[in-house]
Amino acid sequence: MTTTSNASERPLRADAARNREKILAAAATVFAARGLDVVFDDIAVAADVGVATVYRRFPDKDSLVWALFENAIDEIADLVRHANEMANSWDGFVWFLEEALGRLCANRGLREVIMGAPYAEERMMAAKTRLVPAMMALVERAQRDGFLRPDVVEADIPVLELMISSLSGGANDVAPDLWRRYLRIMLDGLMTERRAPSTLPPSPPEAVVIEAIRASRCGSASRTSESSPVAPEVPTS
Amino acid sequence: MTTTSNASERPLRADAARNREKILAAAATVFAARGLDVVFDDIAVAADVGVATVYRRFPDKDSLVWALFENAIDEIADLVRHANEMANSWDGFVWFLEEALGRLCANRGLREVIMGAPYAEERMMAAKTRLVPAMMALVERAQRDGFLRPDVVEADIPVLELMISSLSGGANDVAPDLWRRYLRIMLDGLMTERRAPSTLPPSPPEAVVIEAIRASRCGSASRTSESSPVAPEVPTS
DNA sequence: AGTTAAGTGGAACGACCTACTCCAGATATC
DNA sequence: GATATCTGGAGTAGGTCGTTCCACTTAACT
Repeated sequence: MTTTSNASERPLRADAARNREKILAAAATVFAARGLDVVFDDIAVAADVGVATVYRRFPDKDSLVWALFENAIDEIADLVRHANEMANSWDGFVWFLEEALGRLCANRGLREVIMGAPYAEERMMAAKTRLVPAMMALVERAQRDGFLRPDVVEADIPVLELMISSLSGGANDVAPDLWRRYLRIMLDGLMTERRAPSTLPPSPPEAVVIEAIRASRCGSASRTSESSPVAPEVPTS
Repeated sequence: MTTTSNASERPLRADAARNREKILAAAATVFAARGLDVVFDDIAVAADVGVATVYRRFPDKDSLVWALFENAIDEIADLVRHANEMANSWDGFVWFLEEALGRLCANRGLREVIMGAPYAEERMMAAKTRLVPAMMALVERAQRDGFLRPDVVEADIPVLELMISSLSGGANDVAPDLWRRYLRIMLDGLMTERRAPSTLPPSPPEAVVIEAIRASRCGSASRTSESSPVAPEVPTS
């Protein structure tokens, strides 16, 4: 799925290349489940290699993060582009938010890099600014067609994404689609007038769900199993 | 403002009582600005006493947190009660959210305890469940009057509060009212139909603001001044 | 098959950080 | 002025995290 060994630099021995992939896969899982603030040791045991191997392949977390999430922004850029090509501009707007949030909510690491975690910062930032024009187009098109309220600006979008994705992570395990409920509310607040009488998609949050969200919000009792299997990249439709 | 020495247990020497108050005041400031995850040492220097004094008065963080935020929930209960007594149920609903979020966004520590930080957990939890009926009444009244969409439940309220207050903390210094913008959007999505053509209150987020939110979201470059003066309790109208 | 360069694991190290205590000296109280 | 109370801040013990070192294994090439 991710970069096979870059042939331009040096051949990298067969087993080493294999290990590199194991590390990347393990890191993807661990990052997705627990965010970027995990120690190299955890990645090593998840990949079933020694720590030194991880360090040898990826001298710092920046390079590992970058190797994993280099394409993430471009994928989002593709989403925006595709959304801009949809016939109905509001449908495009909604579709983009659903797709982006699906990814962001399912992958805590992705959320953190995109929201500005201090890891591959400059590179991520650069990639992000490249995305702004397309986002502006998306917003303005929906506004021009009279769907999206005119007092919204492009800069609101990441903030909205940040807010909505902030409750996932804890709710992931117990109610992975909860974010859709609040996205629906936000969308109803974002459009110029209610068109159809929309209903909130996932069932209202149970007490358990709220509890899970809370528990995640602070490093309290989360030291049960370190091999929590989590959907790796694109689990939402 | 906060508990003067509890006369029922033991008189506590004059200087000791004075120090206790200094500690509470300092902790309030520090907690509000940097959340509950501060070391006792920081509170001690802010209070201008030794660490031992802090430990002597408050053996663990739970007792300090509880001493500071014991009334917080009751204050919120008062808000709900007052909101329920307002003539217009929708206005009451909106007023409550504004008041509650104003407090939550201005005080990071408050936000953390209420949202379930692992400190005075059981006690806070107990206090919170006592609040549920009034919240249900608030929601149901607004629904009965046809203002609030019927598919919202009481459990949605804390989630909404959590989401909206999640972006404050970083934005506090640079745009302390930004949350109002997104509350407006959420409210427009929560009501059954748009009544007046509402406009989003605070100006759209500048790049600086977004940057500040991001920076706060991860402990990166936040080691400048530890004496950041922050509004202590109830700064929003 | 043997030589060699590349790769490996995991113990070990040092630089933090954080919670908490100890006690000689200061201070209120009567 | 006697004494019980309180104080500060140095000191400790314990934990975490990033990183390296080196005796050993393994692939690659002849």
